[in-house]
Amino acid sequence: METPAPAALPKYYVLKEQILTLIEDAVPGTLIPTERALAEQYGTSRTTVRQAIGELVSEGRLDRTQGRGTFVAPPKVTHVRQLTSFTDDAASQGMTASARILDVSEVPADPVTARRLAVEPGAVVHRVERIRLVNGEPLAHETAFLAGELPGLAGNVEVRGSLYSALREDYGIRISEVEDTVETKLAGPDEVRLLAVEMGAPMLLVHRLGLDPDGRPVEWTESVFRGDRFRFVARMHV
Amino acid sequence: METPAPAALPKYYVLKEQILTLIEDAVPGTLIPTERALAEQYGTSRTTVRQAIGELVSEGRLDRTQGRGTFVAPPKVTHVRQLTSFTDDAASQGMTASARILDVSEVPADPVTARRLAVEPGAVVHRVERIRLVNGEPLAHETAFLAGELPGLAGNVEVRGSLYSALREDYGIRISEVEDTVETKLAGPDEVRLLAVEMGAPMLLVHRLGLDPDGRPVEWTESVFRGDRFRFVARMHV
DNA sequence: TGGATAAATTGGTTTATACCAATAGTCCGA
DNA sequence: TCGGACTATTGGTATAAACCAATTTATCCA
Repeated sequence: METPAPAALPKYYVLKEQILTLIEDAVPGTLIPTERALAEQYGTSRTTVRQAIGELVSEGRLDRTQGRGTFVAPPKVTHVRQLTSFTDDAASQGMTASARILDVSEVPADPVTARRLAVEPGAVVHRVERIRLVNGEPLAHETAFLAGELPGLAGNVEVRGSLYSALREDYGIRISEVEDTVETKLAGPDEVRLLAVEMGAPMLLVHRLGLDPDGRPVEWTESVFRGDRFRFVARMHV
Repeated sequence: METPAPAALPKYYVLKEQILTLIEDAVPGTLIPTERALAEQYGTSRTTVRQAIGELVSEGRLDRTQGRGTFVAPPKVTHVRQLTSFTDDAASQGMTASARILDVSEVPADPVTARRLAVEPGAVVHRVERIRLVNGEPLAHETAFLAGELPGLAGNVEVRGSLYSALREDYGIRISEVEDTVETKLAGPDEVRLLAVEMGAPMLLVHRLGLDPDGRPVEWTESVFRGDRFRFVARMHV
């Protein structure tokens, strides 16, 4: 043998790029061939087809539903954080943002939360758990912990529609500095249930610590965003 | 049947959590049993074991090498961006940051780069492609495009060891505002080759636009970070 | 005509198997 | 003693097959 090392790209990866060329000009929502059809068409096994499609789903290029089929996905949503709120952001891009409240309660702070909020472990803090939606589609699962006295928080968040609005308008709490941490995470059963993503899909895990003008920690929030639909933007002065 | 719906968690997910309990107290570098051994031990197939291990590798909990075995991975590196440079950041955490320069050249700007840097398409811009390393381990693949006259850039970047230092010290260019965009991406052949990650591993794709004090775009950079080793931190005033 | 039921379709999970490729260890010969 | 070939081990890729689960479509009956 004279030329023994050709390319060695995995077969599923080649197939993935072939499927990409099939869908790059298709309108979102278009149905693609079934896995069994693609396997036969490209002379491969369904396992390999599923691996290729699986990555395209993770990258937000395809959506699939058991019993229905696999479809071309809409493009990513861009979200600009900073001054603007989640709601204003979406509006500026011609989309409607909303939130579904799962829980508003008072709980004893676990050690991690207590340290972040600078309260004693076990001290009572407010807990706000929500699903954030854009155009009716679930985009993130968010759990916020808040220190301090906030009577009637549940009702106020409900009325204002925004946690930040309620803090500012109803309690005079202003957040002037935030620290965001972003890392990757894979979807587990919770995300599958709440955000309609697939097991193992890449997610963006965001932690936010909000400080008031005096530098006191006020808000500690953990958010899990769909990695296939979301883009995180931070603008800052050096 | 009275209770037909028990739990329905995928078998590989249950196994994944079992493996997690095995390794959570182990020192980094510890060798875990072989895939074939785990399959027999837990009464499942090697395919299922590989699916479980694959996610743990994606999450940065395990490292594996063909022919050697699978090992407990070291914890994530935290990186604070903003005022501090990549180099200073690492130093503050007791680690050593370095960069391997792959290419410093002048190229005609492609349409996207030209628009970001506000130059005409095809205008010559500087291109700096590097691998960023922490403690000798590759962490990110970064390609920066710079507008303007920068004679001797290659040598200066080499000497300074930092692109930002060279811009500031050698050309008097200061970046006073940046916009970072963070999203997820799956590792392709390039990342596998340059960053020693697995095909399909989740990565953080970061785009940075740097502006000088007059608001003129100076730097346009695309970075691909290992999602299993990296955490992105942004601190900002509202 | 409307609605319940059955069948077909399509993606989801798991197993078993075979072979490839990289590594580490062993053994043998110069 | 060193160097290289061989072998065993371990992860990497791919196939075929079977069965489950959600959805859609077709069918049949009241």
